[in-house]
Amino acid sequence: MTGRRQYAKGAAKREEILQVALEVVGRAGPSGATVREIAAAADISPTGLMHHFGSKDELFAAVLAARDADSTRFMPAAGPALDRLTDGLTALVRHNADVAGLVELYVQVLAEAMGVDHAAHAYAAERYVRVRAAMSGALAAAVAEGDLRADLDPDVAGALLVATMDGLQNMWLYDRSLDMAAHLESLLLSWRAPVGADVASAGVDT
Amino acid sequence: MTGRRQYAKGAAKREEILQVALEVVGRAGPSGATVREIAAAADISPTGLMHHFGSKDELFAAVLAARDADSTRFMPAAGPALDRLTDGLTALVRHNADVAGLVELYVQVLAEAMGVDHAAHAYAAERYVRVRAAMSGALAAAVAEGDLRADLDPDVAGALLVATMDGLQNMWLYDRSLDMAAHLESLLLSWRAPVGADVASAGVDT
DNA sequence: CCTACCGATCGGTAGG
DNA sequence: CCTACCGATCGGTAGG
Repeated sequence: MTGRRQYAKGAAKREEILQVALEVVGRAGPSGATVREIAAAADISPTGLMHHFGSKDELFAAVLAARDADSTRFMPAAGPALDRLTDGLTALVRHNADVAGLVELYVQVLAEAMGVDHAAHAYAAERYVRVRAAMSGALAAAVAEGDLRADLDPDVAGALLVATMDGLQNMWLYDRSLDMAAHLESLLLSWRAPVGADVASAGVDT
Repeated sequence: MTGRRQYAKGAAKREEILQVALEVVGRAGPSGATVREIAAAADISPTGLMHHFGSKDELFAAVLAARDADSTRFMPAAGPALDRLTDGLTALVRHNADVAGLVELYVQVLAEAMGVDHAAHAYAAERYVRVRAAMSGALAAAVAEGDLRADLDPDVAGALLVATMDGLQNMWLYDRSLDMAAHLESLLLSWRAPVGADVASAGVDT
């Protein structure tokens, strides 16, 4: 009973810290979000925070993972695969423009966690695999439905899509007037199947 | 005379430090390239190094600027614009795969210098403007030569190209088996004008 | 889970 | 008043 209550309390506190961290980072960015700052906002000591998360980098990884989990809500459940992908991704990047601090955190963690010994390395590496697979799957479905060119390689295009989204976010942090959604739509448009071509004619040479 | 010799000596030492820093960073990456490490390799004290460059971040910006200047050598001087662009960029990313530390530095500086007060901010911001303009210019030329779709917006595609290259480099740092050149070629291929279409038919709707 | 604090590192600087 | 340094060390930070 007591143990249960303590576990529940611990998990609740961890969740509370996570929500506070999401808010603080989204507002102040990773540079403004020190362990002391987040701890104070969550009504806990820096040491107490370190009890729930092993290190600052692990806290940041948890923040990004929570954001990843939340971002699935932008994906429409029904409709053609290409429409779902386009609408979902544009809604996502439009939302990202409202939480610049989180975008900044994402870009910085990706840039720093490439060493296998980095606390956020596993998160970043696994995220790449997962997101690339999701993009490639959606693109393959759109090809099967005839909305994307039949000769499009879903694996290659999936990697390009992820790379482009990452790069656009970095670019946007330097130029807030950049319309990430419009650029993303333009990319997807360039993979569209030619109009009135049920059987793809691409790749046919003379 | 004496003054001249001293100026020349200072410039020469600065250049020597820059070359040493390029080598050290390319090998050890930005995390392994401390001021003390670079200074030692250049046979100078940390303070002496700081005399030539205002700060570590300015040194890193100078390293990246030197690399940018050097990277123009991969661009072919003659030929159709699309071929020059494709060959130049693929040669560049293939070379990048040999200096992973510099790629890492590039990604990290871009991720950290978004604040206007950062020592490398001006470098990063201006680089984006310059590189985007160069890409857009090359793409516009390729459109004019009929090798890319007539309805392609060179500004949008230029931004996409830069974003994709940045994103691919970040991805490659996590997955060295990623073929950046092949992915880049695939992107450019998707913008190709339809075969046998002197007057572009894209955008024509029924 | 807190107060109090350390051990280490590193960028940058003051004096000469 | 300038350039080109060096030996020594400080101030601030951050994780823990």
